[in-house]
Amino acid sequence: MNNAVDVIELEMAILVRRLVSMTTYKKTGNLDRSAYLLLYQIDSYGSAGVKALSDEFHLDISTVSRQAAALEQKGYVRRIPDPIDGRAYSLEMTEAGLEVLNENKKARQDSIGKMLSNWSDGERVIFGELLRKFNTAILEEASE
Amino acid sequence: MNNAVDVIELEMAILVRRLVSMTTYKKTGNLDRSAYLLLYQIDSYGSAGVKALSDEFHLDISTVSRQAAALEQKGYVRRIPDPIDGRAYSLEMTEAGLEVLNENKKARQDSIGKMLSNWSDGERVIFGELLRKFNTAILEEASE
DNA sequence: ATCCCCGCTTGTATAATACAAGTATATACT
DNA sequence: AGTATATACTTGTATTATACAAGCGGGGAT
Repeated sequence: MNNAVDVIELEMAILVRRLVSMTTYKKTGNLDRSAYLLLYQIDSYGSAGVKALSDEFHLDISTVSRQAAALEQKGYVRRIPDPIDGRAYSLEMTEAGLEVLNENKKARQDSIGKMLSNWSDGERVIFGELLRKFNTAILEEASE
Repeated sequence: MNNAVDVIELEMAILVRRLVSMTTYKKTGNLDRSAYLLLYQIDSYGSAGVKALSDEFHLDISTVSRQAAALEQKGYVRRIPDPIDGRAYSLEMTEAGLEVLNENKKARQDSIGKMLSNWSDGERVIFGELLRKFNTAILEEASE
């Protein structure tokens, strides 16, 4: 029982190092990790402001602000001023953004698909579920 | 089938962001991610030189060199010159290093244990196994 | 003895992050 | 209405972890 936690602890530490290395340096596609997630989020849940995104991601507002500026500069999102609140605006996906997101998604999926090519379907499904559950657990723990 | 890969791909992206954030900034214990893994490795597999460690971790030698220097400076490892090869040395754990490693390990395990407190034993075991398998898969893919 | 290889360090660059200070707008309290 | 506080965002600065490139010095092979 405790043993399983020990394994998870170690493997998580290893995983982070490898994933960071993979996604930051020898990156798949041309979007960095954060840009990718930002676009993913906007695509999945619709336009949002910097504040909402930083809350969602548990990142500092300043970090998201810069990421958003970078995305805008590349033409992947556009800024829509909030009609009610003069301070706020929301980030809306552009056509180019959607395109680049989908390309990247595909590249990443292919890459993972290759790694898991000799896994059984059952293993993949369970691994996906447990990963999702773990991510949820992290969120809950962090917000306590 | 493909769907499971999609889920894994997304959850991995989310996981990295959260883990990086957790382990880099609001870090558990007083060892950073890399120092922790370095000590873990030396503890588990015995003394090793910078080259061997960087190979093992798929990190640049320069990165490990700096990490090793930092660990030495803190007194967690000591340098033993290789008696045969004048260029090389190996990093050996000190008492202080072992102590700090164990403290950190415990803190991390507690933290993960808390997150997984409402998981079943079976889930934990399987998750650990699949994580390990995934880490292996990454390694194999990377070295092709 | 020379030339190249290898282990390691150091210099420099980059990415992703945090924290702190600043700007401008919005809201709340007299 | 006027002022004080809170909020959304930007910008400046620092830190951490990484890579790549250049260099130093010892090894080994011809």
